[in-house]
Amino acid sequence: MTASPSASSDMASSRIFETLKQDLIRGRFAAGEKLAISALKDHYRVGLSPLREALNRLAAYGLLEQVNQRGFRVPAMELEELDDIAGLRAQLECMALTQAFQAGDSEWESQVLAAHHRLRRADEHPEQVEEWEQAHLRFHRALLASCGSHWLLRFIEQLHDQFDRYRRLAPPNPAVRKALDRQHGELVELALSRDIRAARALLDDHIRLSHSVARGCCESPASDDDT
Amino acid sequence: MTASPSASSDMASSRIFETLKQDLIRGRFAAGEKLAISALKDHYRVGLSPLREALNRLAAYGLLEQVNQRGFRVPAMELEELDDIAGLRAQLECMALTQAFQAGDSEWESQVLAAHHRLRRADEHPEQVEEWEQAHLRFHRALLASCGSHWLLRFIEQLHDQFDRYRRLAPPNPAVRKALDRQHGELVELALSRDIRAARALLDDHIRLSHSVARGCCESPASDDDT
DNA sequence: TTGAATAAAAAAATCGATTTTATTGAGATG
DNA sequence: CATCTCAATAAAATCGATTTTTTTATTCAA
Repeated sequence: MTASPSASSDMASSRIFETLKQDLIRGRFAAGEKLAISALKDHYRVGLSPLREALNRLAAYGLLEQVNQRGFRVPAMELEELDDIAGLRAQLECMALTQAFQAGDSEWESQVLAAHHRLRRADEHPEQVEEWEQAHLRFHRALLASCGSHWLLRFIEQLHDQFDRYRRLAPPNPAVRKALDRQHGELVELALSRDIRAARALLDDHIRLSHSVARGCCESPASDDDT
Repeated sequence: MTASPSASSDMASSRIFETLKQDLIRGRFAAGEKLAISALKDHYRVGLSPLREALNRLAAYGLLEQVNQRGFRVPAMELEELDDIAGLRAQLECMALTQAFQAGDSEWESQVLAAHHRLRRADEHPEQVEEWEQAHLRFHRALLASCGSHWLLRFIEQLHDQFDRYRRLAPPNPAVRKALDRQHGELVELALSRDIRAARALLDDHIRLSHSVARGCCESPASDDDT
C-alpha cells in the first residue's frame, strides 16, 4: 500500500466505514436488501460498536437507510432517482468547473495533467477495474479541485458516489469507455486553454453519456414485473 | 398522530441526534470546542452507544468533526466558510426555485401560503424564538418543495443548517427582521404569479442580506487577537 | 532551565452481555 | 376459512465493563 496513507492507523469504525462504502458503491448488496447486522459482523470480522457507528455514518451520507427499530437497508434504485442524481451532478460539476477554471493556477494544471496521466496508465490494464475506478475518481476530483468551494466539492463527491452505484451496474463496454476517455483528454486540453464554455458543454456531455449507459442498465430489472 | 409523527417512538440514538443537532445549530457549543463524551452522556441522560451513534451521524452530516482517536469537536467558524456556504446556498436555492416555479401545482401554492401564514403568526410573538425559527425553516422548505429534486433539497437543507449556525450568532435585529419578512411576502406573490426572474433576484437578495448580517457578527470574534 | 523519558490519569474506542422491540407461527375463535 | 391472540424466536438497540490510546504529570539527565 503506497497510495493510501492512513489505512492502518484509522480506528476500526473508520475502516469498516470505508470498506462498507466501497462495497455498497460496487453493488455487492442488492438494492432494497435488509442488512443483517450480525451477519455483517461475522463477514467483516468487526465488533458490534464500530459496525453500528459505520452504519450510522453511511445512513447520514445517503448510502443506507435506517428504519426506526428495524435496522438498516440498502436504498432502492429507481430510474427517477438516477435522473435526479445525474442531472444535479451535471449542474453542480459545471458550476464547479467554471470556478475551477477561473481560480486554477499552474499547480492545479499540474495536478490535472498528473491525474490524467495516471488515468491513461490505468487504462492499459482493463483487468484491474478498481485501479481504473480510483484513477477516474481522482481525475474528476483534480479537475474541480481549484473551484474554491469546500461545500460544493463535498456535494459533488457525494453525488459521484451515488451515481457510481448506478453506473457500476452496467457491464463494461469498450466502445463507451473509449469515448469517455477521449473526453477526458479533451477536458485536459480545455482546462489548459481555460475554455470555459467548451469545457462546460463537454463535461455535460460526458455525464450525459455515462447517464444514458447507466440508464439502459437500470431500466431492465425494473421492467421485469411491470411489462 | 397528525402533527408530530415519530417523536416518542424514535429510538434513543435518533432523539439525541435531533437534540444535539439543534443545540449545535443554536450555538450552544463554542466553535472549535472539543466535546467531552462522558459529560454529554451525563448532560443529556443517554447511554454511550446511542450517543456515539448520534455523534457519528452528525459528523457525517458536517455539524461535527471527528479526529482520529481524539473524539469529536465542533467545527471552527470562519468568515471564508460562511461566504462559501452563503454563496452556494444562493446558487442552489435559486436553481431549486426555478424548478419549483416550473413544476409547482396548486397544492404547492397552498402549502406556500399556509407556511407563510404560520410565519406571520410566529412573527407576532418575538419572544418565542424557536417557534419563529421553525416556521421560517418550513416556509423556505415549502417554497422549494416542488422542485422535483430530492438530492437538491437535501443539500439545500444541509446548507441551511450550516448557515443558521452562523446566522444565529448575530443578536436579533428588528429592522433586519422586518426587511426579511417583507421579502417573504414578496416571494409568495412572485410564486403565485410564477415570476421566475424576479423571484430569483429576490431570493438572492434575501440570502445576501442574511449573509451580510451574519458576516458582521462573525468578523468580530476573529479579529480579537488579530488586530 | 530545558528536554526527553516514563509513569499516572483521563478519555476514547471497543467488546460482551442484557434489554427491548419486531417477527414468526401455533392454536383459539368467530 | 379467515383472523386474532399470544407465546416463542430472532433481531435491533442499549448498557456496563474492558481495552486501547492520548494527555497530563513527574522524574531525571544534560
